[in-house]
Amino acid sequence: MNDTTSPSSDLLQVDAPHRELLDQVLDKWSLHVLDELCGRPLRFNELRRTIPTIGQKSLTTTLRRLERNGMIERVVLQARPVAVEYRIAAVGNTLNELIDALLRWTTDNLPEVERARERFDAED
Amino acid sequence: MNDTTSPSSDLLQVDAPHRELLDQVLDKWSLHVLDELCGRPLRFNELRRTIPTIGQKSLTTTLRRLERNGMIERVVLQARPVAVEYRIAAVGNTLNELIDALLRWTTDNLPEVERARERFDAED
DNA sequence: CGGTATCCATTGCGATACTG
DNA sequence: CAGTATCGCAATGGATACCG
Repeated sequence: MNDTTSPSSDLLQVDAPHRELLDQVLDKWSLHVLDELCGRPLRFNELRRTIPTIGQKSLTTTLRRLERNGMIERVVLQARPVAVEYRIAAVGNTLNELIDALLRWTTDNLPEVERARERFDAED
Repeated sequence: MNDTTSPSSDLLQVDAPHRELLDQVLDKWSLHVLDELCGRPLRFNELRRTIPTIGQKSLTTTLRRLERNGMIERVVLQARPVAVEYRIAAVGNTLNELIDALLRWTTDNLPEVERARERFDAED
């Protein structure tokens, strides 16, 4: 009855919302932003400085999407000129250990990956 | 001495290879392909059928990159016409539990994420 | 400060055709 | 079967200018 040849793969089917969620949370910039905000709340331009290569357009897009998914909160502080702070939300914080695990994985396996790349690039 | 305000973030700096590796392994299609191959070896066209929405161009690109990073192995079987099998490699298999953890996370948190989206979309 | 709007170059990706 | 090659459109992403 149980298909042992197939992993949890069905969750990743393209029409499945699981897939969409991972795409919106693990993408290039989101992962980085979440990692920063898990450390402490940051303002818009603080984030820009922390992630120097992100454009403000991409940062805005990323923040809006993370906010929509409930991963972060946008807090308008009373100040002049406008001050906005972004903080990790409860759900977002549950990703913290997963992100750490991913970073640990890269640290542990990067040497072997680099050897693999050299082998591959030297072929034929 | 220790900066408690900053997480493991420095690993994600854009010039850092950790970042590049995650980008090449967690992207849209790679995650899906890895998940499939962690279950069992698959041939090129089997993968296409398992992931119906991927084009063969994207599949080829994804497989080459995963192979270059040592995550999967490309095995040419003796057969006519050509038969090629892709299997998870040792390093790639260390990602298995991480992928499962990510999928479990989506399952656990999707309901709350969807509520957050409704709240966000209803605003203003 | 924290954005939005616009333009433009680059890239991604599907569809199609062809090959060993 | 397992690709490669080419084309063309659509989406991304940077640069710049402007606004509350």
